[in-house]
Formats: sequence, structure tokens, C-alpha cells
Amino acid sequence: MPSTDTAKTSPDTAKAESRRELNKAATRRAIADAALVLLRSRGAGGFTVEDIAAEAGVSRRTFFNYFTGVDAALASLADRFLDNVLEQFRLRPADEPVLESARVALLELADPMTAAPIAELFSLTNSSQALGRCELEAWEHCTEQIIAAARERLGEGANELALRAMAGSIIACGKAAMGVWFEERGADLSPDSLAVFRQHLVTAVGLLATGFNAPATA
Amino acid sequence: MPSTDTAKTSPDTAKAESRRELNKAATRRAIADAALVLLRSRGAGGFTVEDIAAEAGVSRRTFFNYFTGVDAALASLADRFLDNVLEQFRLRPADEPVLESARVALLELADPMTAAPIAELFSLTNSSQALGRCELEAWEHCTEQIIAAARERLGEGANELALRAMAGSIIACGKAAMGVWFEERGADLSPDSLAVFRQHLVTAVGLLATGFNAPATA
DNA sequence: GCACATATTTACACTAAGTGCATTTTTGCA
DNA sequence: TGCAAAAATGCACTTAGTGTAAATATGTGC
Repeated sequence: MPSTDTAKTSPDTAKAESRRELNKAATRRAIADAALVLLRSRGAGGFTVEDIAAEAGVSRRTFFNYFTGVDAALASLADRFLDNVLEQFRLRPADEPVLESARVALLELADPMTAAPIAELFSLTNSSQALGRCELEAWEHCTEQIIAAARERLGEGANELALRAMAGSIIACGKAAMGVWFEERGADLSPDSLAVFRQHLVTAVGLLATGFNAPATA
Repeated sequence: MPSTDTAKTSPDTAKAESRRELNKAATRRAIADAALVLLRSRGAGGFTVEDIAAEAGVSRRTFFNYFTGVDAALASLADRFLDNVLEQFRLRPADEPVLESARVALLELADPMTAAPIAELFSLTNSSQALGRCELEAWEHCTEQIIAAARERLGEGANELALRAMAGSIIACGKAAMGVWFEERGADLSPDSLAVFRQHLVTAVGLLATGFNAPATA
């Protein structure tokens, strides 16, 4: 597998994308994808690490070189898509209020290309109590990354408490919107279902921005 | 062990507190306490389920009759104390705004009797990445219970989305306050350290109530 | 192209987690 | 006291997860 003829000895970007790194990333991805295949075909808890390794074409031991367990492998899938939210956040202008940036970034979640895999993952993992925690971890991971990105934007003087509370609250709104939407529409990914999801996101973050005043009791 | 001479055939309360239930609860508690003893003496990851069972004076198999694993046993300890928050919430007048009730309930966390065990648990579990997720679950559990309590208070017409977003945000503030406090003061439980913690809680929920407006960038 | 150093994968063996099942012990109650 | 139900236990088994050393693949200098 040659290709990537660009750059041989040059430090193309600051971040070294060496061949080994790329290979490792590909292997990691292959394992995670294999886990998803089995999750789809056999359901939560219907397969073992050995099955995943076989599906991915690696040894059982190699699986554990990349992930600490099945949960982590599936969580990496959620991360992959939740990372879109983070990317969107980084793209916002630096002088925009953090809350507004986060609001826009969250709306990215309602994009069909992003929502589809996440919704499927949720529908598949919700059946198992044990796998539900891998979602928890994915949200937590996303929260931490938003905190890091916001801290980077605001500089050293950032108020750590405010940062954490805000990021946590925003993600809580995302969780709430997704949870309610999921209970209402299942894994329905039709445009109008997505529109509902998007509306829930807007509503939830709107409530957050107003300090949950009027509509809480309505 | 007789005692509890009150009520023989009478359904004392709606919730049947039969003798067997009490015994099971005691065993469950004994196992969780044994886990804490070992966590203290050997640190995270320094003991096995078999050790816990031995410490609690039960068989390994019995341990698994009560908990799905070490994580769950430790999470039950966190639950035990986080439940104080919920209890406090329920005690608030029904016509009080939910956010205010939650604020007061959260302050209960800064009570020394409550904070001490939680802070210790956090200090002990923070060392292990794996055990950190048992905290996550405990917070999540607390969130769900607050949602349930608030729904009960607001009646059927409650807005599910607003409820979840608010409860999640409030808990996020609690997590943020505890996290920041913990980074600043470690497991210091002195009165002035507790005061700092309490102040963080007040600040975080205050920010939430104002929609994170002014102080976020300060 | 070749050889070497290094990174990655793999096989193997081992401890511990978690579960099903049959059996024994305990407990509440008449 | 005796009995039926519940809880605890022992045992066997599959799977998770890890350390270690050998084997294989990969990048680099010449």
C-alpha cells in the first residue's frame, strides 16, 4: 500500500502523519467498524471480543492493544461522530460568545450525515444497560474536549468553574434533546424527524440561555 | 434478631419493609462497605471481587448476587450520599421554582457529613480511569432521580425536554463545582475548604440561573 | 536493493470476571 | 416445631484482560 506520494522527508504538517500512525489509525478504525457490524447483526451482548477480532482480521490480543474492551470500541464510534460537534465549535469566530458557538455546534448533530450513525448507535446500545455507559463516556469525552477548546479560545484567564459548568450544561442539553427525541421517534431519520430533533436542540439550549425561567413549568 | 416490634400483619407503610428486605439491604450495605475498606487500604485496582467477598464475610457468588462488579459496589456508595441531595430536593416546598429547589439541594452536598465520604470516594477513584466511570454513573443516577422527583412535583403536564435539560444542567454544575474544588483542594475537608466548595456550588448554579451571561469570559 | 533498528502483531499462559445450575443453609411464618 | 420460600453457597464453565517472548512488518540509511 504505497500511495500518499506527497512528502517523503518533509514534515508536511507540524503533526507527524507518519505511515505508522496512519496504519494504526486504520487498524483502530477497522476494529471499531467490525464491532459495529457485529452489533448490528447480533445485537448488544451477542458477540465476544474474539468475534470482533476475527471480523476485523486481527488477533484477540491486538484488539486489546487498541481498546480496553468492547465498550471502548463502541464508544470510539460515538466519539468519531461527536467530534463533528467539536470541529464545528472550533470553526466559530473567536469573538462569539461561547454559549452561542456551542449552540451552533450542537445543531451540527442534527445534520443527517451526523445524526444517522449516532442515532443507530443509541438505538443499538440502549437495549443493554451495560452499553449505555459507553454513551455516557462519549458525552463526557465530548464535554472535556469542548472545555479544552473553550479554554484555548478564552486564554489563560478563563474561569475554570464557569467553563466546566457551561460545557457540562450544554452537553446536558444535547443529551436531553437526543433522549427526548429518541423516545418520541425511535431511530427515525426522516427529514421531519430530524427537524424535530433540531427543534429540541434549539429549545433546550434556548432554555439554558435564559436560565430556565418561564417555560420550565409550562 | 427480632426488634421492629411495630406492626405484624399491618401494611405499616405502603412500601413493605419486610424482614427479608431489611436483611438484604444490610448484606448489600456490608458488601459495599467491605469494598470501601479495601479501596482505602489497597487503593484502586489493588483487590479482587474475592477479596471483597471475604472482607464482607460472604461467598464470591453472593457478591455477584448483589452487584454486577466492583464498579457497581463502589457506585452504590456514591449513590448513598448523592441520595441526600435528592432527599433535600423532595423536602422543598412544592411551589418553589425547581431550579431554586435544586440549588438548595445541591448545597446539601457541601455539608461536612455528606461531603466527606464523597470527597474520599472521589480521591480514591480518581486515580483509576476505570473507576472514574462509576462516578459518572452515580451522577447520572442522581440526575434521573431528580428528573423523577421534579416530574412528580410538576405533574403530568411537565415538559420532558425542559425537565431533562434542567436536571442535567444542574448536575453538570454540581460536577463542575466538585471537580474544580477537588483540583484546588484535594480531599481537604476543613471548614474553609468546604466553604470554598459551597461557594463554587453557589457560583455555578448562579451562572446557570443567569444563562451564563457576564462572568463567562471574566 | 539490502540490512538493520524499531514498531507492531501474534501466540501462549495465566489470573480474574461473570454466569448457570444444583445444593445447602437460613429465615419467616403458621 | 416444621415447612415452604428465599437466600447463600459450591462448582464448573466461558470470557475478559494482561504479561511476556517470539515472530512479523515497517521505516530508514546506505
